[in-house]
Amino acid sequence: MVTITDIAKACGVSRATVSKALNGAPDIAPTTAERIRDRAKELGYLPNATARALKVGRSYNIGVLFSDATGGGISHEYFSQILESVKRESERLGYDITFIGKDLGAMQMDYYEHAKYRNCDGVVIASADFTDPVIARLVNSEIPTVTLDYTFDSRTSILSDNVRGMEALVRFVYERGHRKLAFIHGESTSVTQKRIASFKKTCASLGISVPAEYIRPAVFHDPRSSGLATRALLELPERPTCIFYPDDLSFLGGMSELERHGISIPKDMSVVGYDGIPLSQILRPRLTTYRQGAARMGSEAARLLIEQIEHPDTWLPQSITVEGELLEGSTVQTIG
Amino acid sequence: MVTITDIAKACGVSRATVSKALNGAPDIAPTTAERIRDRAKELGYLPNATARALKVGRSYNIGVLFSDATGGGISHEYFSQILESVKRESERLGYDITFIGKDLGAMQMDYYEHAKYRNCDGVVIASADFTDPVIARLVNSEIPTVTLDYTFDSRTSILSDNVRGMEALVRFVYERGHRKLAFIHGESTSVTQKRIASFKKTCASLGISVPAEYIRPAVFHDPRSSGLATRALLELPERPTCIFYPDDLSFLGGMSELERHGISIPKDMSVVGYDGIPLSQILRPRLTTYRQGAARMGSEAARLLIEQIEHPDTWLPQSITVEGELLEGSTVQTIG
DNA sequence: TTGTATGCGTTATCAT
DNA sequence: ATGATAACGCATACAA
Repeated sequence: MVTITDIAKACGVSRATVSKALNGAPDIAPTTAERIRDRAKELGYLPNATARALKVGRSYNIGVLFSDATGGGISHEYFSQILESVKRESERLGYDITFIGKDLGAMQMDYYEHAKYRNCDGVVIASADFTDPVIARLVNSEIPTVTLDYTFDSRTSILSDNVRGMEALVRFVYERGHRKLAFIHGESTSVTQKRIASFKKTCASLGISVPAEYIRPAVFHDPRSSGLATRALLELPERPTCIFYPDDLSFLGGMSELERHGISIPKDMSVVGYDGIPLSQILRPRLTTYRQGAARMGSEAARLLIEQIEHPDTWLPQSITVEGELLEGSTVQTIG
Repeated sequence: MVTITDIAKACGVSRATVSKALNGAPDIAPTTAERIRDRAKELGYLPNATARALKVGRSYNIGVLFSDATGGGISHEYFSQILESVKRESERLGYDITFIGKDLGAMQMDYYEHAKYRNCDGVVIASADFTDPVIARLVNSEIPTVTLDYTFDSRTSILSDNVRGMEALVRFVYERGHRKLAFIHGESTSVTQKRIASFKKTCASLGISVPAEYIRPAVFHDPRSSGLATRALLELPERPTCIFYPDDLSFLGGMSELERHGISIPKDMSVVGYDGIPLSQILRPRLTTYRQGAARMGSEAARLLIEQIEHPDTWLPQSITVEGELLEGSTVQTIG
């Protein structure tokens, strides 16, 4: 391994001079600096991030927290897109990313301890159980954090516009004549709460009354539970004309159930999803859904986190809402 | 931040003693060791991975390389499952994982330089363009590596059993009476080569002759290109009775195309996929496909890499083939 | 403009 | 059984 000491020897200067030259310090003669840089390249010098981190107290490494426990692990498209864009933007800004989890080998540590152990300059928190006290410990620590789809007091967060997204979907089906809207929602999270509230509020403002039995619980990304909820809706004396699914993947469960009953989409039943994952636009008929701006959420998260890391003094926490987009698809029939 | 120095002061011993006690060195009095450990916990001491890494030359950090360029980035289920299991197994064994990419911020470095810069103890390489010279540089360096679905000379690799998987599928449809098999394959990679070879070989050994126009190129995970290939197959004077798709997702493109022609699956056309992603079993009819053991591939990759890191002297490179499993589904019709 | 000295937190060697 | 000391590679305050 070639170090600045090797370069110093090779150039007949001190290590300090080499360090300065390599970092573009202003107090080094341009000619020496160039000579040193050339020699460094020749020798195949690579900076040692570990040594630098130890010295300057900054690792240029940010942690990402994707708890799998909530079933929202990285294998779901929404989250893997977020991860992908967090990675891309972080690397663009000179930061690497490391996964933060509970328990590393024999040592048992919580998220905060893990991040601290690795000297993460900050942590992006997505897909976690935000009610877990160990998340709160991390968020309330001195480590800069950005949370996705959940806001902690005086902390930065990136939010998908669940309220407007749901409103857009409700208005869309309303305009096509639907008045009996059923909503299958995900498990109780702040996202679900927002979507339910927005669904009800928009319905109310449009003069639609929603019977309690039209609101049914299911589990995010679990087609089976949405299939069961669909069956329950079909057994009602008065069926809805349009069913809202928790997400695009869950819709597939509903789709099977509808087919089993000989109900065709959208002729006999209209449906809408949520997420706008690529799959939803491959299916025929194309799913009417709301595409969340996952890629932008990831890059904004990385950008804001790094801004906070690099300018802690002028930093003010903020919540950014990333708008999505209604995908019209063709699973909503115009009726009556 | 509390360091071993703080503990040393608090306990009235030297830093060396604290270090030894914390690491369970045998030459420390049990009572002192316990006293030190208790005090460390009290003070909320956390080891500093950076400092340790600098000193011992091991980072307990492994790099993962998921090049997005090949279109096999982390947002595809096969790869995200691999990533997930690499992460899980690595953490179980006490290693963190960091993404390795090209170009970190302003510095431009290749994969080897990046891994070196971060002092990665080893690198798991998946979803990369293995013909890229910078991959070769990394693999041929002193850094331990494990590659997935590609083997370098004298290096460890984890392989999905593409040969047996394809053979199983061909035999399955053969047994159901099919003799006209068309194969839409992915872009030219070693995986594709193996699948094509196995397809042809198995057909030959079963006495099936495959006309050249039954073999069509497409792109992995790209439903559109598989849709086009499907159309081409349908325009042939003599249509196949069963179409093999490059992967489950690509099949969706074929599905749309078949529907557009009023062809019903499996009544009028049988189909098989590859991968066995959860989605394939949600669809109705359930897709006949071959499930790759992605989770096991990831954990084996991590396990072997770490074994290699920790026992470099007794290490022998090896290739492990992870078996998958045929998922019967119901997209293959028994005919004639 | 360059060099000297010091320390970041840890572990390892060698005395004691 | 414990401690003094050096070293890992780097960056910086300060001296020259």
